[in-house]
Amino acid sequence: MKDLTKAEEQVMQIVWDLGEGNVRDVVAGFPEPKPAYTTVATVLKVLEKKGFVNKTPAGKSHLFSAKISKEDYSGFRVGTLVKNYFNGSFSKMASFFAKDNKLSIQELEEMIEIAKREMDKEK
Amino acid sequence: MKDLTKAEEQVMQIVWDLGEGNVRDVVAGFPEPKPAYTTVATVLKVLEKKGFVNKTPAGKSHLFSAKISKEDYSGFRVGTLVKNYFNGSFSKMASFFAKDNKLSIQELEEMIEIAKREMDKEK
DNA sequence: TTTATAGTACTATATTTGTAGTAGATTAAT
DNA sequence: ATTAATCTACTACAAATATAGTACTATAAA
Repeated sequence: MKDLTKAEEQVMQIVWDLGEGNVRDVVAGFPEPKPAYTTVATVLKVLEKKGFVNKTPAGKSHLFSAKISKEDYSGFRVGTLVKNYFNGSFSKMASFFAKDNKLSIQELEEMIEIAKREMDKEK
Repeated sequence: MKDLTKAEEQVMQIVWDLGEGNVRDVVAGFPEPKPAYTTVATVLKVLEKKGFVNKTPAGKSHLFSAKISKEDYSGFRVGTLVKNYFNGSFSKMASFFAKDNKLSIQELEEMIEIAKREMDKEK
């Protein structure tokens, strides 16, 4: 899977939120100052070539939708990060994050729940 | 904190490993095909300007060392990722990662340990 | 003290990314 | 069918990134 550049990532975030939409919709999804219509169109074309979005004809225009889900892409990103910065160990990352960012009790409880559930599954 | 480009990140990884070294040492840290000496020197200069490395005179050359630790940078990266892709929730990321990457029992146990320890601390 | 070696600064160039205009195509309303 | 509006394809250009050469400097050895 390819990496997204900053501009591409911003567009993808909007596409993921939208689910489906044309260029105009994506532009509308930007905060001010919104980029030019054609700029977004260009980025979408790149994303299509990279395999991140689908483009389907719809009336007089096209509809774009995510081909690679946000989940798949984030999984890829987390994986890379864990590999490059935490020696491939997710718990090392968790440990670090816990220390540094002061996770809430609730978050910690959730993590325990998640871990236990997974352990049961693996049995 | 600024983001690192790919080339910069590669150099930083080597600097983090080295602890301290001159340009030649950093070049040596690269796998084949090694980049040109001057290429590495240029990247190091950029990293110095970005505040990622220190440069101290040492004999006839300079020694470079990390100014921003690997831990700090990874924390920053994880934070961004959690914010942009998991709604700011680390447990959401953990949940996702657990599902997808089949963490080992050992990793899961470690996570539980970590979480419990942190919870005690917060009391 | 000349020469060889290693280092840095400055500069250069190719590639990638970011941004957007223009011209032509398509559709919808008159 | 003509016009107005919207859309896309193609092209262009500026900025950032990646890579490296050249010339000058400093040191160490002969």
